Amino acid sequence: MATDPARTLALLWRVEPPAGARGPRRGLDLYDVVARATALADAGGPDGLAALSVRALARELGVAPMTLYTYVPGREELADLVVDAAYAAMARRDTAGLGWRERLTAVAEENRTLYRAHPWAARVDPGRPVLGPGETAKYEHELAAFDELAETASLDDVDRDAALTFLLDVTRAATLVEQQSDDTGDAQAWWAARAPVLEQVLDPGRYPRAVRVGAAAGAAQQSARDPDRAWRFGLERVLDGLAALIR
Amino acid sequence: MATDPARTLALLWRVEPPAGARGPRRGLDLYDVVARATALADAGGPDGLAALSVRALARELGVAPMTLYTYVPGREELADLVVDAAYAAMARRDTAGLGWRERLTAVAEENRTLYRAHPWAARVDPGRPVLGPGETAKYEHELAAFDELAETASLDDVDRDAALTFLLDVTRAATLVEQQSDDTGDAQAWWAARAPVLEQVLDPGRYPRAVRVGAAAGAAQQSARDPDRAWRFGLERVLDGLAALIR
DNA sequence: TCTGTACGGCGTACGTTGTACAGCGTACGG
DNA sequence: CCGTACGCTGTACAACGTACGCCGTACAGA
Repeated sequence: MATDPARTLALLWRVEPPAGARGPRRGLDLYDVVARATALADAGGPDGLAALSVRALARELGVAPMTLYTYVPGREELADLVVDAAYAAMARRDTAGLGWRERLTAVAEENRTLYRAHPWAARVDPGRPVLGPGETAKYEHELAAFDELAETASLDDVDRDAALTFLLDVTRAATLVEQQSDDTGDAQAWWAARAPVLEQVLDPGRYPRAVRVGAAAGAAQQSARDPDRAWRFGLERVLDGLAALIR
Repeated sequence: MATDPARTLALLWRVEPPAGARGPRRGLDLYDVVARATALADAGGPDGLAALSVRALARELGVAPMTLYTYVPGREELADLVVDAAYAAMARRDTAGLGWRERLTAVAEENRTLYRAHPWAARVDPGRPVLGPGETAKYEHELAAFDELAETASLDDVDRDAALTFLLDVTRAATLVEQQSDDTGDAQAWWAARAPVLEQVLDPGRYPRAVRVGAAAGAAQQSARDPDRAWRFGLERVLDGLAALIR
């Protein structure tokens, strides 16, 4: 406990300690550890990162659980490394020359690609920045998409950050909703199990909009026809909202 | 494990079983249990609900841990009850007669009030609906705020739901960022602990935007002058984005 | 009034988690 | 050649959720 933040940062940025390597050589590579941890998290679905355990990772790597503590201060820092590695590995399109709408759309879609590759990434706490090289490179790249817009709309730096956060928040939220349906498996069965009680209790006179809209939204979500309509809706709204800044 | 969803729903809606009350009378009231659980979660800060344990709640209530399992199927269902109770307890402004911008703003602010009263509420998994009376009443009330806009902008039911989700997502995301600074306590100290490594590693030549914008956003966030600028930015963008639907 | 039984309460126990600590062996600096 | 720093790990502890089975209560039916 009481882990030194500087130690975690040094780990993220792979800043080696003075290296008076005295004892036996290390048997594992930190990159391998993180890669295996990522694979384990991926196998665990949307909650894979939360479910990632030190013991399971150690088993996977063929070492004793406590061995991992010579590579990483603790479970939380391990998770940070996994997250930052995923950010670092993101493909970043070169959208130079395109209009700002296309650039922002590309940023949003890069994030959706990330969430498809690593479903747990949509569940990482957005309030706790990792400040690693991956997150920094991601941030830098994504801010660049705002360059043109920020000038014509005269967004200052604080608003640039807010606008990016805005775009990413909507993207993550849309992903979370989609994951629910994947995750639920058979949506039909999910509703069927709840229908008897809901019918008894959801009075359409008392909750007219909730019943009507909820049914429509539920049906749309489980129809294969239009799986990401809510996502496109959100993205268009975001772009329109930002466009309104340009007069 | 393998808890019956119907049982959970019945619990949420307080649908009593046939009531052939045979054994001794119950010593606790489910409302009390939920109220105490809420208090415990509130005391635990933003992660209070995740940190709420059956054992701690039992201690608080003066019963053995296993006793709680006669009231509630398990920890997860307890959390659902706490969440739904919080939704049920929200104050809902009557905004009849106001314009849609005011109505949507009121909805957003009601949610921010919720998050201030119960910081853990912002961490509730948005992908897993609770379907209790509190959530339903909240949903009904919030959909009503879209009535006027949905007609003039001709939003169908699916888009109504998407628009509400959109508004709430941005609200929650803004809250999460704010909680970080509260939670961090002394932001000055937080950065000070990380500055030495970051200075060594954050090359402004390599990450020009990230360094500049990150510094600006960080400074703005910790300045008391403008604590929720990002929030107002997001809200305005949401409203503008929806306004663009009206031609 | 007596008795069978359904049910509330809970003591014990198991499997899981993160990780503190102390010991062991290795390989390099002096 | 030896001291020492360091990689590795076995054991242990404190939490967690909860399955199981016992105990005692209080009502239903006789």
